[in-house]
Amino acid sequence: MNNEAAPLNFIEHIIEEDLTKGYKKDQLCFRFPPEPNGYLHIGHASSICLNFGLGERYNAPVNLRFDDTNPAKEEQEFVDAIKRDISWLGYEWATECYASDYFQQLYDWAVQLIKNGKAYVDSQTSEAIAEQKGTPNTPGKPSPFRNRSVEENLDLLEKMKNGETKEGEHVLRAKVNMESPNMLMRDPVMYRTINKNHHRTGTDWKIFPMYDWTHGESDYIEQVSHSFCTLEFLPHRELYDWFLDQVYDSEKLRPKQREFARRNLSHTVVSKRKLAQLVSAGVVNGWDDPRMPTISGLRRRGYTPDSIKNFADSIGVGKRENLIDVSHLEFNVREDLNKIAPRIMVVLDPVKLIIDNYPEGKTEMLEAENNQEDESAGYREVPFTKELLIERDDFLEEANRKFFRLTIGKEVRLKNAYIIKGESVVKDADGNITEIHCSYDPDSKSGSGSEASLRKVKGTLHWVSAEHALPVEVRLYDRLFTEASPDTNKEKDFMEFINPDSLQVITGYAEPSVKDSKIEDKFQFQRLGYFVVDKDSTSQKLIFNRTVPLRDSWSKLAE
RNA sequence: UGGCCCAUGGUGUAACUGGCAACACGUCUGUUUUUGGUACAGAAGAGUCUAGGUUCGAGCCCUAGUGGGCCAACCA
Repeated sequence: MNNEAAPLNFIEHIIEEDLTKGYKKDQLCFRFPPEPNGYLHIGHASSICLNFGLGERYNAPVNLRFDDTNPAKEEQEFVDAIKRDISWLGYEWATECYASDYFQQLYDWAVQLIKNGKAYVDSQTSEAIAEQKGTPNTPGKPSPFRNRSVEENLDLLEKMKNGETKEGEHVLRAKVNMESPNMLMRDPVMYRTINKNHHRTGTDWKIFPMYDWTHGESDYIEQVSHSFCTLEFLPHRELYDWFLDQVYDSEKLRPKQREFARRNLSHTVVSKRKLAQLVSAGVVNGWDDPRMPTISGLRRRGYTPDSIKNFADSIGVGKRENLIDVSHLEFNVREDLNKIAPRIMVVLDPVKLIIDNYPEGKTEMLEAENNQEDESAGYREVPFTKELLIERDDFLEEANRKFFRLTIGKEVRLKNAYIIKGESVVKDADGNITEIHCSYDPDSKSGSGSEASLRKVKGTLHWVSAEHALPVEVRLYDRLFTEASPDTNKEKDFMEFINPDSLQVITGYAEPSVKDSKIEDKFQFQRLGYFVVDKDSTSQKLIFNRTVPLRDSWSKLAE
């Protein structure tokens, strides 16, 4: 009925196995837990698709939980952006949660830990604590404060909480094992004092819980069954379980953490910290710059939610290091846009084409199909006149037989219009072509059904009437980095690999039908690529971002 | 000098409890086409890091080696 034999990924195998070992299907619960300290990127999109995809597959709730335990880095702006991005992708979270909602519960549990002799206040400097922690190769040493009395610990924690102590003066540490081979188990810090305004709790709390103390307990509070995170948290699992042991009530569901490899995309960086660096250094114009691999950047670039979700599904999840080529992402946008984007004609690098035997002053309105992949897309009209604009590289005075475009003496089709034959060129003093003259076959009108119109010619060009052309700004984007993996070079910083030509702004000449386009409208500029109307557009000037060029087997031949 | 994780065509993933390695992207050929796009048909490309072991039989299990990654923030 439901099992389509679609291969399961290892995460799904884990769930299926748990289902056969006692977990009930209605106990399944997942979560996506971003820290609101930056915008979501394509890597998060994979995680979102994984977690929300599981929610859909198992009909289980998926919570959106903001891991907001560090007021020094987090802001409401990011909370809003994250919610916007997830919604745009088309997912609905079951409950909007905040780790900060659990501060009191966490505090109460911390008190309990102290009473059980499982936590203590350390009053050393962070340097001293780091020193005693040892290294991966050498065991740590116990803090001199490790055996403070329960009363003193309770009293100090209370003072920390009330803001009666200074930042950095004391921390609360779990009493685990200073000799553990796992550094995270060497009495990890649970609370530190931060005198900053928190975006939700304001100044109510002076102490803030650390990630490890917060995450698993939050999962437990929400009764999340499976807590999926990236591989770098694998060593945290032991601590996750240890903390859970301290508060776990066997009547309740016990969450489990499992890890998958983060997805790396070629020619970009997938790290909030590095993306923030690109923003603050002014390399890009904000988190939603169309060159950014952020969800909002991809959106502005013209990607669709489906294209991103299909991408995430198709690359799957694994546990090994990976570098996914951007061509994979690009395939997914093209596939989606091909089905839905109306086609229009826009000339990006114009040269004038004059039809010598076409009547002066005449304007014909020709019918053009909006999308041959979608009959319901209908038709539009485009004006045709004696003077047109075509792409410079669609003409060559003389060319070999592999060149399917306009040359002197050869015929080509003008898309949706007539068959023309190259006659002559006019050049300026420097030898640049300023005008191409041609003749047209009046009987060859597209769609007329005449014998002449059915004639096969070697190529078809897009064009626009010079008189009617609408000048538009076109932003041609290219990959942000010249290296496939800019941030894994041992010698050089990733900032050294920034592609200086990642953005080229030009003026294009569009057919007049686009005039009333709205922001985020997507088009295929025929024979060129997919473009989207940018939010910087005004009623005076349309601005298009190039999402991705069409696949181009000619450029390889031409090389 | 430690602990843990990982290792399948160029890239990313599959291969249920061991039974002659599959899918997608990319690449290359053709066909169709008023987009050198799309669609369709087809091809090449790995014998599963290495060496042992268990087994009638191993990509799947075991051991060792090699290679890569992670771990010493009062970040998440």
